[in-house]
Amino acid sequence: MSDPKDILRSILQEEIRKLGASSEVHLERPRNPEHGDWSTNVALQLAKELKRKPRDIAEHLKTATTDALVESGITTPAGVSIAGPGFYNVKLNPLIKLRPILEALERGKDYGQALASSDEKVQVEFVSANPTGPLHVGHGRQAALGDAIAALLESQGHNVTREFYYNDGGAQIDKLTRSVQARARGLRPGDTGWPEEGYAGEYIEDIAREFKGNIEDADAVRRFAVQYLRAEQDTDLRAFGVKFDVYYLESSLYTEGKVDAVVKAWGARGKTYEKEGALWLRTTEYGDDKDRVVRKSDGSYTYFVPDVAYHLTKWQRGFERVVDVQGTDHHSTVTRVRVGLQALGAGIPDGWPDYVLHSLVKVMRGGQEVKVSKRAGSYVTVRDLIDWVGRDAVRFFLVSRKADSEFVFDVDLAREKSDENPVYYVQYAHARVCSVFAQWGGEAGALAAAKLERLSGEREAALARLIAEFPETVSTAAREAAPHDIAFYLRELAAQFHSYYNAERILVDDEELRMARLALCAAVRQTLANGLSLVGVSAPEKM
RNA sequence: GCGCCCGUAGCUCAGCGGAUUAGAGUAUUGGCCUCCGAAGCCAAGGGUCGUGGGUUCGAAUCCCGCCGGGCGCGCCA
Repeated sequence: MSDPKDILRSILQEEIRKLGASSEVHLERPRNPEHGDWSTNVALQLAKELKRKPRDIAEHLKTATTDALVESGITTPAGVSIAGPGFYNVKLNPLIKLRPILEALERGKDYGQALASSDEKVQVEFVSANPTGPLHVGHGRQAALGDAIAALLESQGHNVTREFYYNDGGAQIDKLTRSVQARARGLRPGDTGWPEEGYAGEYIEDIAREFKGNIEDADAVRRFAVQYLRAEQDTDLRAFGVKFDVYYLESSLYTEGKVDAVVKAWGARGKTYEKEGALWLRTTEYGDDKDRVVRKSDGSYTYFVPDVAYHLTKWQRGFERVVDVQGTDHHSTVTRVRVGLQALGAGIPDGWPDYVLHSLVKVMRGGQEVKVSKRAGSYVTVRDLIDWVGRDAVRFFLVSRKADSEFVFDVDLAREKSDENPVYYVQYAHARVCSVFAQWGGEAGALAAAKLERLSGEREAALARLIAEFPETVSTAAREAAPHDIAFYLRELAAQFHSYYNAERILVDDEELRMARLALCAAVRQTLANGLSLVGVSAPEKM
């Protein structure tokens, strides 16, 4: 254990245990630097538990822990102080605070990654668009979120699978097929004979034109259309820099008998019953509002049966943690899937899998909401966004908000190649460091020997502090499946660097100081690059 | 009607397992390039944290009501 925060926490926790109390030590960064580097309100919490004055408890903690803290080398006797109603504040030794700079340099690309690797198999399922049209902005948000969440989980040493599930049969595909056939016969949306709720986008015409077989052969048209749209979605995903490990076909669940098996398993456990010609599942036993139909009176299954069958395969494939990324418009399926799995009695934990639900995206341009895309007809596509603002901006913007908040994508702002654009702001910081190194022209390896104690400025301390926080920021973001933490962190690190850069010269004549500052800059560059990589954005050396 | 989510500066949003003076960006205003990239920096103004109660020594943060917005409540997927 070398992280001063961990040392501090364990020493405090030990003392609290001796007091016979159980409060958890929660350390935080005080906003006000006068309150030191770490602060805890644990004395105020203990006040309730021990029925003593918080200030007295804090004083006791101070006298009881100072020796051990000084012994560990992280602070001095004067570094521990009590303030306000009973806050326990600690000021760390300056050198301790600079250590993360070397750590970032030593670990390089791995800085921010967990030290211990776990073999836990986890899966992130996202996008999962049906092959009935181009990907829309909502899919874009899922792609950006899902890929970043997967990267975050990988950073914690997990064995991550990125999976895309899609329905290659069923009613929607029939509708697609009929739309293509109608187009091929010269019909247009709205004409008499155009299929009800047919797909109206321009891409339908492309498919109809490209199809060379017998248009009356619905099977052939369907296969062609699905293959065509799958290829198109893949092209967009590639342009977006997202790769999947597994594409799972809904149809395979039927052909492999997995859907029937689920229904049979429910039946064997007495969880189903016949009513009004349909088969029902007793989901109310697991807290659902009402029982759900699993087999319609026409003999076909409702959509949620294959959903459950699909999730059962995830469990059987050994994924201990599964994160499904979906739009909030699907949130009713969350309960159904979980309940359906519970009803199988397969030993799946309650509340499995995890869901990240995101609100939909509103695209603004020129002060107006953009609703239509030429190609798709009724919605803005991922391709539109990439064409308008570039891949990096799309990805950064789409992960820069909490998933469950509505998102207004300002195309004009994202197009802006200036200080107004947060993507460029972060990338610019990276390019700036690179530029300094290009001018310096020395050997990066020499930086490991830099005399960091020469970094005595407040801005340097602030940068070192941010660099030190990176690993914890990553692990928290991974645990919470919250990539926006990374976007905010990057913004802050870039801001601190720009501020430093404007205030101090890096390439000074004093060689010791120069090397120390370069070491700091190299750590900043590495951290920026690692963070950008987690959210799928490039870290250019020049721009 | 019921369920879930959201309501923080003009605008877009962080913070929400309670705590020492509510934060960014943008917009507005005023400064900074004979000097490592001004795609940058520094500074100022701007908020009764939707609203009314409650719990607490202490609430943007926890609980309840109300108002406003989103989504969902199919033998559609």
